[in-house]
Amino acid sequence: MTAAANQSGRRPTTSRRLERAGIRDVAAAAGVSITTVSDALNGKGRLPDETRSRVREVAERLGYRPSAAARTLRTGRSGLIGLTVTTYGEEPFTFTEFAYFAEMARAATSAALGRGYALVVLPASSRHDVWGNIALDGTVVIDPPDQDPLVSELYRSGVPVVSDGKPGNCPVTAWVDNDHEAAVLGILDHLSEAGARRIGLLTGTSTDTYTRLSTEAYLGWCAKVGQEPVYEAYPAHDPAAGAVAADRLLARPDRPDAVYGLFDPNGTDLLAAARRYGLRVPDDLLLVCCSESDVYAATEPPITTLSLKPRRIGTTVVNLLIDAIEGVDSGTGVDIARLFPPRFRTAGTGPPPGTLMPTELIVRASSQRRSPRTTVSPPRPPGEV
Amino acid sequence: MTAAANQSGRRPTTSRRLERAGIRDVAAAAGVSITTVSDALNGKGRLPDETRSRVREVAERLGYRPSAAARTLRTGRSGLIGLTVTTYGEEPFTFTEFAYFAEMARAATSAALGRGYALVVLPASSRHDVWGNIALDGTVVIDPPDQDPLVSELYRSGVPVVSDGKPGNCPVTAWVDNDHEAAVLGILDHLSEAGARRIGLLTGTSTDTYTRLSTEAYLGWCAKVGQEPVYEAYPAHDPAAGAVAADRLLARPDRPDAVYGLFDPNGTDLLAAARRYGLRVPDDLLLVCCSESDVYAATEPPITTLSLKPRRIGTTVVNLLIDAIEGVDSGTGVDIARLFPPRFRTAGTGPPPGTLMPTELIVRASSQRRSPRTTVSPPRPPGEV
DNA sequence: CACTAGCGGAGAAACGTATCTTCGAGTGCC
DNA sequence: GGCACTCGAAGATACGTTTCTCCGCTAGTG
Repeated sequence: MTAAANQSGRRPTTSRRLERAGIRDVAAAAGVSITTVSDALNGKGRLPDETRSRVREVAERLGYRPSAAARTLRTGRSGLIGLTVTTYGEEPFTFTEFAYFAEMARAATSAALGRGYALVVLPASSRHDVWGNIALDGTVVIDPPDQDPLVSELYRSGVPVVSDGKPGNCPVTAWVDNDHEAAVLGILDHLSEAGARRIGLLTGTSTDTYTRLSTEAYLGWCAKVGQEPVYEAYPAHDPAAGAVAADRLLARPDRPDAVYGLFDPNGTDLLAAARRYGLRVPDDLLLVCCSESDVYAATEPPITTLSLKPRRIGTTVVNLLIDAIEGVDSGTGVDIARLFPPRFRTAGTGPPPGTLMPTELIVRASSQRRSPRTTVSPPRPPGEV
Repeated sequence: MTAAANQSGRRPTTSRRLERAGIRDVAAAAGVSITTVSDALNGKGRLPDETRSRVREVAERLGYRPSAAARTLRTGRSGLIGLTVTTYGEEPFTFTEFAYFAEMARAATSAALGRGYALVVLPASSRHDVWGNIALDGTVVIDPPDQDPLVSELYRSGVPVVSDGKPGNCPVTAWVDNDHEAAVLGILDHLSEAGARRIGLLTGTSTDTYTRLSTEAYLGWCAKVGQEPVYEAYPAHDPAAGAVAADRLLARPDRPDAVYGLFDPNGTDLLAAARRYGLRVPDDLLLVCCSESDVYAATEPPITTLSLKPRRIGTTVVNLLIDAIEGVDSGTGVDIARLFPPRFRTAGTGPPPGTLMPTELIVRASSQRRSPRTTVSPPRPPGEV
């Protein structure tokens, strides 16, 4: 192969670098043009199979790997999806703090990979140093607070955004959430039927959708049935505060005879607090908490939990986002969709489309007065996927 | 501003697209050249502060965001680090399966973000569809199996690779691991001192470093002290198999009077199995397991755990990787380092540099015969960061 | 035989940035 | 007054693809 075989000849032959083979090298080695190589590898042009396979073979032999950066620059697609993860305080993230986020992120990653996308974990804080340096095709936002500036900016800059959790006051492409109101009402009814007279709530102080909707549903229910609300709120991200709040709740003069805890560790904390006060569960105190952890199947007694089905949510969020990404033909033309980001082609300025996913109440001994108390913990349920 | 102000004039004025402002638009609006804009924003050239601030102001006004793809193509750096996550079977990932991985990934993410990098979650399976489409500056590999083809290919293609877990037989830039042998020996000694006569092991069937080194250390210890090995192995990724294996171990005729379980759920499973066989812990059976979960502080009795300190590991792995990335000047020149990937500039072909991190044994009631048995679970330890 | 269709493929223009090189204008110095 | 030197900034090129446009050729068709 002579130096003249170097297609387009722009590269100076003097300092011919010994780096990774580019598409030009493949073209030269196969004796075809760059166009043909690109078409052959991407299955795009009209080429006889013989040329296709020959080019592919040469590319394989040279160990050719197309440059993702160049492809992204040219096509405008990176195959990357941002996963925004709430960051409490300084460094640490929710991400894996609660089983819900962990499962959700796992399902989202899996769904994205299945469709050829990869997830980039990014902090919800507006550190533009990192955000600005990454070409994202879209973003999944977990439970954005009201008026999230990050979401607003992303949306404004044309990046599709799908949120887990109904967004408070910021525009998104779409959102997915559980029907938190129905879930809470279902639990309260369940506890009432089990004989609860005064149901307490362990809730959080933050303004995310989950906490807000759940608390409002509880207060509404109290107003409806004429019960005085009995609740304690604490910063959910503080692992120590939960135990204190559980203790406070059971120490109140108007002590509830049933409690629903909104957060994962509440079951353990409430159980411990009940022991300290000599309360038997479920005889003196009915217990339910929202959790994805299966440790509550093995506690003494096993605790009834509400599962938000995070896997379903994560999968749905990602699929919705990728649908939006691939629906936008961000290629040629005037592309009005860039100025008025896609709302699934819904005309007008209606609210973004939302999807409500069902929850599941896993009833165990802690919320049943006349349950057959199983001293031996039941066999581990088959790991549902 | 006239159409002629369009610098370089390559863009056809007829279909002047209304898309995001590029560096050219900023240059035109500020009345300077592209070079000046680039230098002003990146703080690179020699410019008076007045020009700098003016350009920055114009860029801000136009909402200019540099294209990450173009920057990556030009500089060769994407700011992206791959996080390889083992995938058992089909879709699901370890990722968050065990608390160890979750904590490790969280710390790694945080450390990367702190240095201006973001993590991309990628499967360990060789699905090139995804891997090839992403420009990575480096990769973190969690516990690669022997002869991992993925690691080999990454390394060969010049991407720095740092592994969590000493790599069996594939070249990496660097690796970080716990001193598993010392940890296991420490536990066995600890159990011996507590009065154990026959110590059993609950181990895994996979070939990862952790399982292998730990099992070998156990067998070596048995040979040294003259105890017949008593162990059961099971596929660690199968949540149901652990309980069965725990049961098998305690059902053996040569039942051990102390057990160390290598995996997170083993403590719960062993405790349940012990109950089924009427064995009291720690009186009839001493128990230790490797876990990062603090649920073992609240079990009945609390269980002694070995912590691998995943946060430290994750932070170290990422810092090592970024050091390697930024140490390589993959810019101009012949760049021999591309052909012989960096080993921290260590001459010759010695083994890649490894770092051993200490573990921590958290001693609780389950491994102490004469412990003051605390019926009431102790207060939750302050969440160590 | 002339004309059209379709096939196989080449050329070159982007994509948007960073950076190397060059270049003019001012300034102090001998 | 010429010369070297620095400052400030512009020009041009390269990064490695994808893709739009176009061209030659062959075979079928009237």
